[in-house]
Amino acid sequence: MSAPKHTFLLLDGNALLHRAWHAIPPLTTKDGLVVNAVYGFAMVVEKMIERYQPDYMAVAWDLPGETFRHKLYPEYKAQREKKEQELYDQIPIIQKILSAFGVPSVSEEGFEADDVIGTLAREARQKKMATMIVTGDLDSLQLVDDDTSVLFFQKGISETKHYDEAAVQERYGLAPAQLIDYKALRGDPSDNLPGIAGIGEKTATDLLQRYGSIEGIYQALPQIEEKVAKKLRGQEDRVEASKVLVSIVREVKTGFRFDEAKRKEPDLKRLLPLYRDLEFRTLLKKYAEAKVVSPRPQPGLVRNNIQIVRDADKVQRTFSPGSTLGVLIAEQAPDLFGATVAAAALSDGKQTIVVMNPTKEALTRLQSILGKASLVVTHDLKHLMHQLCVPITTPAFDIMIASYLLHSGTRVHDLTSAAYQTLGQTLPEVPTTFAKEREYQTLGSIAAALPALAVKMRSMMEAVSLTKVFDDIEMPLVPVLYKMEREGIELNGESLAVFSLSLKKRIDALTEPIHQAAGTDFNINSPSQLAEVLFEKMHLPTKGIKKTKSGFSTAAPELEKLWDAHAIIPLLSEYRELTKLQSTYVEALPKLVAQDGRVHTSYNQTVAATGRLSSSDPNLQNIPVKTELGREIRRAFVAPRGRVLVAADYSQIELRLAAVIAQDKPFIAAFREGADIHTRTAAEVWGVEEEQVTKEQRRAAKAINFGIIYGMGPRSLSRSTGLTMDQAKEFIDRYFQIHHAVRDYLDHTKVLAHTQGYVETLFGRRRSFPEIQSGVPMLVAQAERMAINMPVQGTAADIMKMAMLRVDGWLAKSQWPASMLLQVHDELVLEVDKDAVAAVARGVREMMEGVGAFEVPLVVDIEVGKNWGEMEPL
DNA sequence: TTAAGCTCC
DNA sequence: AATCTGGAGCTTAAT
Repeated sequence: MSAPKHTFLLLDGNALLHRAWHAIPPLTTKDGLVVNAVYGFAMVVEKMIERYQPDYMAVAWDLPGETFRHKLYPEYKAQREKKEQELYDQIPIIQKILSAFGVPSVSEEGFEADDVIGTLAREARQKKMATMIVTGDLDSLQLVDDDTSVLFFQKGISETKHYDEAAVQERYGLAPAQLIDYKALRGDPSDNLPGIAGIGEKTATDLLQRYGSIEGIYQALPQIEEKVAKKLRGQEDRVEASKVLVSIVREVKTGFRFDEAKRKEPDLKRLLPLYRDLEFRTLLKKYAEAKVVSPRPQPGLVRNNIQIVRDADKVQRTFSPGSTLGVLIAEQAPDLFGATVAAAALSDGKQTIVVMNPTKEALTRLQSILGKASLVVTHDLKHLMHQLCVPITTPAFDIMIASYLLHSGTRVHDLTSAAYQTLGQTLPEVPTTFAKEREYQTLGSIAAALPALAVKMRSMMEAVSLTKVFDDIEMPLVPVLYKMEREGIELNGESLAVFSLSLKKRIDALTEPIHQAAGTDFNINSPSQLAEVLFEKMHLPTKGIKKTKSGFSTAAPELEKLWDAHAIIPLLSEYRELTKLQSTYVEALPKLVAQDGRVHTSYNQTVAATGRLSSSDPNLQNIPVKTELGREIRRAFVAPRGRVLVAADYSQIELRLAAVIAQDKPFIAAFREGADIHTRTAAEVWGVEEEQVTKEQRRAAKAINFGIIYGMGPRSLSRSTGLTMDQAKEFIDRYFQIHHAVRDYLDHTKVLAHTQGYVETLFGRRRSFPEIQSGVPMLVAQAERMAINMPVQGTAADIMKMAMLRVDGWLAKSQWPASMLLQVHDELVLEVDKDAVAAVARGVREMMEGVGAFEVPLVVDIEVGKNWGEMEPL
């Protein structure tokens, strides 16, 4: 093996500038200088240096004025509107910061940043360096080769995608070099470049896949079907001209010297005053803490002892029972036949075996090897179970889940990020195409890193007391969720089809009078068109109507304010309800019914910042229930013949936990006595008997009780209750006189969030709030509300997860013919043999209510039915 | 891809 | 001067 290559990080200044400008809200300094793009850019630079520790680094810039491309084609980029001056004013500041980092800015008159990048990347390649281009647009993908890759900021300034040759191939179906021809054929609206009329993405890709290049296409013209050939004929010259425009120049004379771009420590004497003047508190803080010099991450990968084999024999001989095994199963990018298992890698950290294209039998053998391990380390264990079609009950360490517990606020828990955050080491991305030996090697090297990664993550969890949540809640839950996903729930597609017809009829019947009343045919589904019709054409009153970015809002609560202003409003409201049901549920759900007649949702364990699960594809946690029509959809979720659905839900669990967490005596007493909590609250606050509480009073009490959980203020309380501001204020005052412990909780939690930077549930699950230090009042206030909510919502989530473990264990032990199907935050839905209902209901209630002992009882209500829409109390 | 809207707890 | 209730996922229009 040759020595590790030097790495060269090459940033596209203008592309990143625009990204930062759009991603960061318009921050200004005290003096009114707009510095959002500077801030975003500085964050990117810091992150890139930390993350990739490049040996060389430079930033390429556009220069104002015309480039050679304008001389060839005066329309080039003519469409582009001139951006605000504030944006361009930020460039020199950014360059100052870069200079303090010791990173040179490079640009050349008459050329774009891309050309400079193309040139420097070529020079780096000649010097046997590995270049990574960091950019916010995809034009530079044509430069990708085995020494050059592109890191693309997909969204904002945090989500990136790394493009190497394989990734380009996967995204476009073409090699990087073919992208030039692709763009020449297809055109590029953002450059105001037309391309060939009638040839879009699809045709261009198809032609290039068949014939390789534009030249090849024209040579093969006679064989191309006439429909397409017609469009190409006679356009040769134009295409050639376009090709010149879209080709990045790689021979610019820049006078750039690599020795000036060698990475050095930032010059803090220059950098910190800049940050201070720009008021970048967060970035400053990083340097304020006397930072221990972090060890430089290992360049390259340890590649020893990776063996690539074709069957599972070798695996069995290599790993003795009782070892810790890192496991990764990679899938080939999905083709017509769906995703297929392309390779399986196992490693104990020393020896690594990669099985190419494992057969079903090989996977079965891997599964038995895993069963004998003392610890299985992987990333996304539930997915691994789906790949192996079996629940894994061996002690396991799921890196995705560990990452989630350590950083519950982000949704990014892929292996690469987790490894970077814990080890400061860049792990390659898991390959998705397996063309060469290299990809198998890569997979093996990642699997080999897993055991050590798990050790490190465990010690990080220990340091913040998260191991209990990890070992006793999250990890044991994985096989339970796997089983629920696999079980699925039966859907009666026919009943939905019938419902669909009646919905369609009614929607059609509403469309006409709506258009009639509007005096024009417009798309009712378009909020912008609807707003125009209502407020500009029909001149409905706009007083008190909320605004959106583009104009007046047409959301349901806003329309309600106009209820009596015009007869069109009730029609619209009904139209909205029906089309929502039709498109989101009635049409979508039947398409997701699997071979077995059931829908199989996915439960995501690493998304919700509070610790809740989420459900997707389809989301079965938001099936309608409130309105009668919506309930019709629930009725389509059925139990098979001889079985019934049993729904068990925790009554008022969040309020009960709020009472416990705040140690609020009146609330605790109320729950102990089994009182109706909202009626009790109303009676207390207005000083009347519970029997005398009116519906309105109870509604207001309910609103404030929930408002507490959400961190609501007096204004929104008065709005949601219909009370005047004064009434609302008085109401809140009296509420807090009685429930002073709740007020103390709110204050205390805010303080905790500020001082510790995090809050936690009763069981130790954490959520951090870095933004609370930001000093931006709106962000701080929002973080405070989240901090108030998290312990309550999160503890409820902890309890529900523990309940699921208990129910699962009890069902397994008791052998009742029942299975858990769904979880909807405070509700579990099971499918049970008819004659076992009473026993199962009793057991489930006992398991759920007995999760823990608090000052208030946990109460579970149980309902039973043939379908989910018509459940009756047991 | 984003914004607006709606569904659930 | 105007905002100011937590946590999710999915569909449509529009860019």
